[in-house]
Parts: sequence; structure tokens; C-alpha cells
Amino acid sequence: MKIATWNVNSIRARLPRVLAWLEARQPDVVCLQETKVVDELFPREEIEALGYAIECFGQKTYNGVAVLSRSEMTDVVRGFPNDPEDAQRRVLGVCVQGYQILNLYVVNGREVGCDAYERKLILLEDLRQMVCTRYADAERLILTGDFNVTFDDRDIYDPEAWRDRILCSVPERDALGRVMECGLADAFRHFHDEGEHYTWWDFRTRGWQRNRGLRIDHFLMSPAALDSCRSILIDRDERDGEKPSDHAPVIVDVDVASAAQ
DNA sequence: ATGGTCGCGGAGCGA
Repeated sequence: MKIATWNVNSIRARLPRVLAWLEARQPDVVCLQETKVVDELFPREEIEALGYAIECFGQKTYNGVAVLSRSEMTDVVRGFPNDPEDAQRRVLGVCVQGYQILNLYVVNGREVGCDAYERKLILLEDLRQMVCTRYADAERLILTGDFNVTFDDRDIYDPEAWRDRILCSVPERDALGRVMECGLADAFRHFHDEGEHYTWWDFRTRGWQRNRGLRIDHFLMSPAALDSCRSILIDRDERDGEKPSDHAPVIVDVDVASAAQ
């Protein structure tokens, strides 16, 4: 079963590319972030025509997450348990083929120390709580999405320039580390040791053209989920060409049968 | 280069 994550930076602006990519890559489950659309206006028909069921949790202009799946989705969870207002649509949980999947769009944080940065740390603490309560007994647990956090220097094109800056600072890395303390592992690093594998390149600095990127989109897996994982790849081709998102998709292949025992 | 470009919505915000 192929599971993908992709920050599309507006599902409506990206729809032609997403449809072509679904046909080419044939993922079974797709976690989308920054859909930037209310659920009533989500472009369902074109995606459903390719055989996908859709769960979405969106808002106007900003944020928004959705999951596309060719298999049945159960245990749908929208938002954080301790955020009843759901002002920021950033988390959507589903269960597919025995995998509990949490699709996340973590607050960017803008700049270390500002209000948005504090909100980022709070969200990560909320996430930690959610994972170790609601998902404490999930054998095959996968957290994926745009975490807006790098793990170490290998994830950064110029580590010295980014030292202690947003997406790379110690407090946000520690907060993400606490989310993972229950036994979650960075699946990409399980398969690849070397640096210079990025998932996001800034539009503003023409980062793609200069390969100035960061690795901030992740698959964090429980031991049983990781045991079943055959491979992980960053689909760099999707960052190129006409009207790309600023993020590339990341795709894992998991063996459903092997994980079930 | 403390710049630059996107998307949304129709100015300015968020990334």
C-alpha cells in the first residue's frame, strides 16, 4: 500500500497537477495539507472519478487538510480534542487497512520567539498529548504531513545560515522529539543516511532553481508500522514544471500483510 | 542581497 503526503499549497490551484500525479503514481492513500478551501468547495468529483474516497477538514484561505483513499476510511478524527473551536484546520486522522494515520499541518511559526512560534510549540504539545492518549494503543501508527521542523543539519541546504532559525531551532525540534518519545521513528532516516534530500524549496528565494531546500515533510512511524515499510521516496519531479507547489510529495510503500501479524 | 514569489481575494496576510 502506497501512502503519500503532499503540501499542495491550495488544492484548487494544484488540481490539474494532483490529478495527473494520482494517475501516474497510483498512491492508495494521500494526505494533503494547505488545501485552503472550505469542505463545501473541495473539488471532490474529479478526484472521486479516479476511485478515491475523500475526507476533508478545511477552512477559507488558510490551512486545511484532507485524506484521499482507495480503501475504506474509518475512525475519522477532525482537529485536536482540546481545541473544540477548530479554528485552525490542521489535523485529520483516519484508519486505513489497519494503519492509524494522522495527517498534520504544523504551524510554520514565522520567526523564533514570536506569537506564531509559541502557537507552534503549543500545537506540538497538543499533538504529543493526542498521540499518547487517543492513539496510545495503535499498533501501526503513522504521523505524516508538513511538520515545518527539520531534524538535523542533513535536512538543511546551508546549516550555518539556518542555525537556530525557524524550522531549525532547538525548542521546536525538542517539541517534535517529545511527540516521538512514545516510539515513533523518522522513516526517511531509517532508509537514507545522507543529506541533501529536501521536501520544500522556498518560492521567494527561487530555492528550487538553486537546490536550496529543507526536509520538513515527514513520515513518523511506530515500530510495527516501520517494520512493514518497504521504501520511502521524495517525488522531486513534482517540484518542477508548470505551477508546482513549493513542496514535493513524499511516498512510502508499506506491506499490509506483513504488518498484520 | 533581511531581497525574492506564490495563493487567496481583491488589500494585505501567511508561507
